Amino acid sequence: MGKSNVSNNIRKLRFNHDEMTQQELAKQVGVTRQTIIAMEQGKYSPSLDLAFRIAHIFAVPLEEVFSYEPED
Amino acid sequence: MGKSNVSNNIRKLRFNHDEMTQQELAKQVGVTRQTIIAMEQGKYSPSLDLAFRIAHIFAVPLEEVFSYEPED
DNA sequence: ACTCTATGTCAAGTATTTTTTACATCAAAA
DNA sequence: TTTTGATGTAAAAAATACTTGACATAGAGT
Repeated sequence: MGKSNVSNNIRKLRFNHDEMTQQELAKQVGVTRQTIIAMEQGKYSPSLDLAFRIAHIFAVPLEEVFSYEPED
Repeated sequence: MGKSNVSNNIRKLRFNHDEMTQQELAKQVGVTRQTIIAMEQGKYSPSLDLAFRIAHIFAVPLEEVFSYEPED
């Protein structure tokens, strides 16, 4: 329920990486395509583990994929 | 089941922050003490959201609290 | 000895993330 | 026009993160 203060640029990063498809990204990080879709749409924020795996695939620091906006 | 490739120095950071207690940290990041205990013991890796909140409290980048070790 | 405070354990419940399966749409290509 | 690949939607089930509450221990202070 709580809207998460975390956003991401997975979609941008995909396109910047040779237009990698959702399917392909999903496979590389070991989740299903649904999970990628949901994340790109901000439906929920992933586990830290998954977040790290994604950053690793794109070869960038985690904070370049996900950004956090504190409440106050 | 899935061992997570993520470790953390929450405990160290707590002590470096005026020996902040588990209770106090829990309160500040909005979870229960159980959650802090479990994380310190590596029982599971937190949500990205919570990870960011913890880093924010300690005023350090996320990757200074949590570190990731790729599989291969 | 008694009382606090901080840490830890265990178990059962709730919430959120992730999977599975199935179907819809659109653009590109054959 | 038919097929194919990429994206999207939906909904139930499975897995994992997180809560609640109760009790155990050890150390510091009174």
